[in-house]
Amino acid sequence: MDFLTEIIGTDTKAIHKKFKKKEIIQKQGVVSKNAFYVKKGLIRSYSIDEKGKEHIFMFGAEDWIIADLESNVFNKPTELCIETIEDSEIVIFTIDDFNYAESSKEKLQKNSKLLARRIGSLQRRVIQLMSSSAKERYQIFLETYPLLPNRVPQKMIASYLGITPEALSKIRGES
Amino acid sequence: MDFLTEIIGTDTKAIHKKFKKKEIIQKQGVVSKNAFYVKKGLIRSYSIDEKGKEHIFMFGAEDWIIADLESNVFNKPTELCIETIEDSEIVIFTIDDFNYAESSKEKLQKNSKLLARRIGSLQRRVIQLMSSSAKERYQIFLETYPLLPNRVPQKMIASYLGITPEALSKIRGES
DNA sequence: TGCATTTCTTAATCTAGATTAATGGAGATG
DNA sequence: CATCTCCATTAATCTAGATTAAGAAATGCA
Repeated sequence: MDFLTEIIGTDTKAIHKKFKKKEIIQKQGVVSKNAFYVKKGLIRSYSIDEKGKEHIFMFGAEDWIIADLESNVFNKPTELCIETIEDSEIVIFTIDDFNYAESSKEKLQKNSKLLARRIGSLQRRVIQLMSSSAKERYQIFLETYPLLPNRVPQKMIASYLGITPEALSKIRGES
Repeated sequence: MDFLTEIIGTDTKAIHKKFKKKEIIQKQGVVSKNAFYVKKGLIRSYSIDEKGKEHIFMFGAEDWIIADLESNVFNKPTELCIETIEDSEIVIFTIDDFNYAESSKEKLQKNSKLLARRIGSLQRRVIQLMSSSAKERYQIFLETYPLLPNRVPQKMIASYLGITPEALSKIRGES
């Protein structure tokens, strides 16, 4: 049984869909019950601030699930826009599949673990943003996601780190 | 039925305990299965970086639950130190009570919702840290937690915002 | 109550990273 | 193939917020 089946089971209405590079999978501002499992390819979620600037919240490569969970669970409009970086195969399923169907207790507990892990990684990211310099954050990024830098353009890495492409270029030049 | 009972049920080994101001409830670096429900008072969780600087991760006033969830679920040493700001009454319970006991499916789903909400607030915090100035973050903090500023010393608010007390003092002077 | 310690504020300097601008590639598109 | 647009880099300036320092206010403690 693969990872996806393990999570959402088999008897769901999940949709498999192919996207080209730079296609928007989900716009921000809509109320969405969708979650996106990356079967193949690479996607990103990002928010756009009042000044029109993009801030990448996270990347999703193979086997990752990307979703604006709060929007899902509490019917809030999404704050995140989701878009492909490479040609990708995405499995779109609803949060009901993930959590509120006739899931077994075992599955619910497994899902809770996934949520706890995500909370952990967000917690580390917040602490990192508060306590580390751009250079340190870049190095942590390289260690944490060693395969991404080859697939993601510099300017998106900069956006993920919360700095400008110029600043990242400088940092890279130094080391 | 109060909020706590609703979450952890009644038949648990939860411990009620009183703490004085500035007492450490949990040290960082230990593997802990504990979560802390604030019945009365005010606590904070924070990490200490290599330079010995404290960074407040979150505050917990009445009815909040504070825990290093990833440590709980995955047996990692905690990254967070938890300490009282005021004299407090804390209910200490284990993550097993929260999630892995003979919980009903209903309860597990409710817990998932709590986790999703926490993910949402962390997500907003990350985006905020990347896209807003210190002044904007302070204003958002005031709007989001209107009651805290009266109870929390300035330097801790600064630490939560990721700036120095001097910078916060300047911001406050301006507006 | 009085002294000591911590907290808050103000001001002077310093610096990481933003902004602006200009250049040379690299892909896309006709 | 030539042109166009986007991307990465470098350099010059600018600025938010850090650091340092010192005084004032608040708080704790004997």
